[in-house]
Amino acid sequence: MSGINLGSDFLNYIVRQGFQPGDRLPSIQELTNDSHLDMSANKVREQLEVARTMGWVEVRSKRGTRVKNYAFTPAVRLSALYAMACGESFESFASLRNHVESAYWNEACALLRAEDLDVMQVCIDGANEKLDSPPIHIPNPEHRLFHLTVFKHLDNTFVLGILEAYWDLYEEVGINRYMDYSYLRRVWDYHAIILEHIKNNRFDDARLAFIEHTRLLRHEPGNASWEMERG
Amino acid sequence: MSGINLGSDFLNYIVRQGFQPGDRLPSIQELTNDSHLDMSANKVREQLEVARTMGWVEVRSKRGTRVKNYAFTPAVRLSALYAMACGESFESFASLRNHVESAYWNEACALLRAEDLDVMQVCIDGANEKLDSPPIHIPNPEHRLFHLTVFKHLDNTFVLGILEAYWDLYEEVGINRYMDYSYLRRVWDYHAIILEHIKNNRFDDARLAFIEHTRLLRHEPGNASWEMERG
DNA sequence: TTGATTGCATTCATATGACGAATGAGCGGC
DNA sequence: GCCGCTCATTCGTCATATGAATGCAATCAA
Repeated sequence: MSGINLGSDFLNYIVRQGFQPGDRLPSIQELTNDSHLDMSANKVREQLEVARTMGWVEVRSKRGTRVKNYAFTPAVRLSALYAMACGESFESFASLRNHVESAYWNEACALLRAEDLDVMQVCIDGANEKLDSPPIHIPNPEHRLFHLTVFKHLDNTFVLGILEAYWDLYEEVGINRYMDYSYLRRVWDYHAIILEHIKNNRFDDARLAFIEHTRLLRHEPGNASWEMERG
Repeated sequence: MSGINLGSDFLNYIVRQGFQPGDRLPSIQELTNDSHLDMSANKVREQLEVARTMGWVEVRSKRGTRVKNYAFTPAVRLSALYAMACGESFESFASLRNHVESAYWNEACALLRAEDLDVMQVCIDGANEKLDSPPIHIPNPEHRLFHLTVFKHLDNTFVLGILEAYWDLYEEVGINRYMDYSYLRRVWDYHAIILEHIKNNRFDDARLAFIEHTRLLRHEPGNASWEMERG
């Protein structure tokens, strides 16, 4: 078991030595020792940088390196972000996200508990509050939380990783596209409908409403004619 | 535009300088110059290692570094591979793949051309050949090509990246689970059904057959009672 | 005894220099 | 024109030095 070769002596070392999340790794200097990795500190740091970028270790200056819980998000986020910087469209990743949410929708809804629905209701109320009272704030945290809550209990690192990365990307590169008030108004009307369907155990209706509500994003909105602040 | 911060001076440099796939980057030594990155060769190499791991540059020893076409696959493959090495189940990634394929199924089928169907038919014929004549080879390349061909024209880097990464992972960690002959036999019978449906433009029937055929993988197979070689 | 301060070892961050090996371009002899 | 030599380039690797921040332990005073 764990005979997996990750193409990196450092990563293989972490796995084969059985380090667990929270464990502290030997110092870089110690890793160069031939009883550990037997390579120069230079090479160790190169591969350490990879592990840090992927979010698998936390290197705290002057305090050492700790293994983190595995997460899919950092790899997806960085790669997709680089893709956007290279000219790839945000919409192509949004498409993936829409399809993934749609595909997992019903089974995710089936796992929702009463307190999750409460959270979603709070998101809707908070968003309406922000949208109704000037100065208008964009209810971005509510938007993120609303959708991620639906899939909270899926217990699939990869699915959740993609969804989380989507919202990170959204804040980084996509947010400016959807600042149209009427768009936001309609989106949150849909959210209310979606939640209502879920509360009534009409998961499929909720899913259809979700799909409809993603179609709102297809149209590039006109510029908002009033001032707006991020919230 | 491209005001995206990638959290890496090196990556930001590539993007901001507008390097295109195929372009040669300055030598590491030159990058340390204050007219370029203005940092030590050590740091350059750390971040270069990240870019290489993500598959964005190709570092050929003694010949320099070239920018590659963007690809999502390397990031997904490495991160998921590390996840498996850390104990995450292959099935959780397989679930993502199944849902993604299912979600994009119909629109992908609609883009298929005659020559794509020919390729899929060749896969089926080749697989049957391998399965029917001893010594039995596992038609893994055919399996990969058959499924990837369906989504060939989707034109979505992220979707294709996940699907490709799935097959890389399958070969790396998942293949040993599905070496049961009767399983393979049934899978390829399904493939024939799927292709037939697609040829008749019954994409939804094809999709349902695909979903059924993924259910075959749920059961851990018994050991094959005869010798088998990978093909 | 207790608590605060000081001093030191650890450790990461960064920079620099050195050497080796392979590549490729330029040059000259045949 | 072809072959072989030389040499600058460039990556790969290692070693070392310096700085700065952290944590720990010893020290010292109340």
